Amino acid sequence: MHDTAAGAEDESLLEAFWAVTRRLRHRTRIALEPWNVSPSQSRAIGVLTRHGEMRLSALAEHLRIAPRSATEVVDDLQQRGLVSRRPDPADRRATLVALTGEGEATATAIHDARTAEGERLFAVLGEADRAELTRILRALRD
Amino acid sequence: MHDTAAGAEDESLLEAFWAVTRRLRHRTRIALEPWNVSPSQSRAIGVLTRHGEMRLSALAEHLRIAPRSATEVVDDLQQRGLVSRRPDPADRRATLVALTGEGEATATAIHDARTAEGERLFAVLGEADRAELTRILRALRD
DNA sequence: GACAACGCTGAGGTTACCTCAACATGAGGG
DNA sequence: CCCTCATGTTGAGGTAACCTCAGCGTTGTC
Repeated sequence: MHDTAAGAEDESLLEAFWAVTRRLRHRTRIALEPWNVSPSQSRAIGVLTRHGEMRLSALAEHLRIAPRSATEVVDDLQQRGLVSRRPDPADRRATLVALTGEGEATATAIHDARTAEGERLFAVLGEADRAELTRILRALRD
Repeated sequence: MHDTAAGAEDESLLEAFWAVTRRLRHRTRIALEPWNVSPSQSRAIGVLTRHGEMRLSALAEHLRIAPRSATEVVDDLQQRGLVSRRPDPADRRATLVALTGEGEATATAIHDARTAEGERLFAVLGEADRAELTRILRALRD
């Protein structure tokens, strides 16, 4: 009985978690529409923001996609002027990818939009609940 | 200053939320591998479990995909023997899609695997934290 | 100096979606 | 009754984001 009750609660917890995730993802997708970047492009921008200039293959690894696919992502971003390629001075086989000025501006804008969307969602919570949630999520993350 | 602190906290809250989501999604994907169903197939099975037999177009609506795409999802599931098509007796243009016995068994198995994966993740929390989290997530969902 | 390993990209395939048009059926008006 | 328009599904063909494989130049090792 106790097990059954706990099971039902967990199921409901899981359901609620997915529901909130869906909601946040949906809102974020809409908030990011103005920049017209695909999810994988925006992830690439995020990686380059956090780690700075890197080889194409390193970017692929961060994005967990094949190097060949990273070529395409970088092609797109370069076409839009958001990233630049240059030969790696240390190894002429490799090319280094970095954000341009415009790319950095876009990265900031996207990050801000994402944060604002989170803020909007979490705004319904009071300070105490927000702290509680943060604490619990950190426990789940680690 | 107070604003800045609140902003930083929220950002971190958002980050923690995405981290937990990623983790749960990753684990769930692995747990579901044995059934070899694509995400959209498993969503279709879920919809049919919750709502029972329905028209192909209704299924498409639930999945938020074009009716033409639902045709393909149903084709696949039918090929695997998990769903059946039959003409709608009330409207000869329409076809009704329903889970077969095997489909229902698979639905249960998938649901159980998903729930178990949630249980494994949330197991690190005590009863009180679990209740807190459920309450807060419900507030965010509504 | 030969040669295996590496980093990138061209060529072509797969998957999961899409739109558009065709087909059969259904519903309402003249 | 028939004509027209709307509806439900599907064939044909397109697109985006991934993939593998092979080829190119470059590197490091023996």
